[in-house]
Amino acid sequence: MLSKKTKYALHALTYLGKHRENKTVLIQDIAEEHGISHKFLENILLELRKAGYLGSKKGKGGGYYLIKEPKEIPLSRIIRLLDGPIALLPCVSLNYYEPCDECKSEVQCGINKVMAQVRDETLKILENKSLQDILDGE
Amino acid sequence: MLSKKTKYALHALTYLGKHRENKTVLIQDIAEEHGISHKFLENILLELRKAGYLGSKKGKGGGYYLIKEPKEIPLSRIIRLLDGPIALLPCVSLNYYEPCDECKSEVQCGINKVMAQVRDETLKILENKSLQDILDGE
DNA sequence: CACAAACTCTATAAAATTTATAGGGATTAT
DNA sequence: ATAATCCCTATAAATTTTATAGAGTTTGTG
Repeated sequence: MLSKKTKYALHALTYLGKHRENKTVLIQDIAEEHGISHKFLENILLELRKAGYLGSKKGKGGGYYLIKEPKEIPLSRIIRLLDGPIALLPCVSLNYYEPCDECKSEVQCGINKVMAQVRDETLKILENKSLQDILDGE
Repeated sequence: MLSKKTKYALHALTYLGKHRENKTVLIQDIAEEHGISHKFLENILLELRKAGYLGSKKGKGGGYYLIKEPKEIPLSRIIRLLDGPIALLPCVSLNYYEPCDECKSEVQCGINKVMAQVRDETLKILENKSLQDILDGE
């Protein structure tokens, strides 16, 4: 399951995607719309900005706005950014690899092999769905 | 990512799958083979037995054994049993459904729709991989 | 029959992670 | 100058995961 952080990020991105004509959107507005804690959401938007998805403007009249095309924001990226690995095991993660303690040898581990396949197929799904697909469904 | 519980369950099932000729296998043996805590593994094997994957024999000479064909044990089932939902959001979970607090209406939520698709496609993957596939890779 | 080996079951503790809050700083429009 | 707004880091609270403990129960064996 996705963490609330990621779920909130998706809601925020969706909201921003729906308000691209406005110059900026307040954290407050997104938080209120979805009943999310302002401060918690603030941290999430900050991460999205640092990762290059959002732009922001400080001071009075400031706020956030989307700086990427919705179709250029695949679910895989958002999930990785906020939740970490997409792979089901650390030993098959492309971006967050770590060996598994209880495995003597990865090369002869059937679990490792199957999970690498699962990762590849899962990635295909998540790379092919973007914020645009979410917006299309609203 | 899978919890350690699920990961250990997969290791245990694999071990049991590789020792089907023996009548029973000791918890201890599996725990030692993978450096897992005996007591933690015990709880896991108990769950697997209650769910109908394993049989057990008490007393001296007892232990656990696989009572299903490895190809009849899809990853989806093991993951659901020990980790819970496969869906990325509670609002699209088939087996553990719960509404999302921050969603006003599921029918007009683009996230919900996309995640339902992701769930369907992910399920296809996990239902098609079984313990047999793991055993084949060992 | 006594005993030891093994699983059964439930409760609880420890650790880790996620979720949420807090508050002072920096910037900007008016 | 002031108020609105994002920036940043730290910490607290809640939840979940991981691990441990210990008293049952069953069974093979001498």
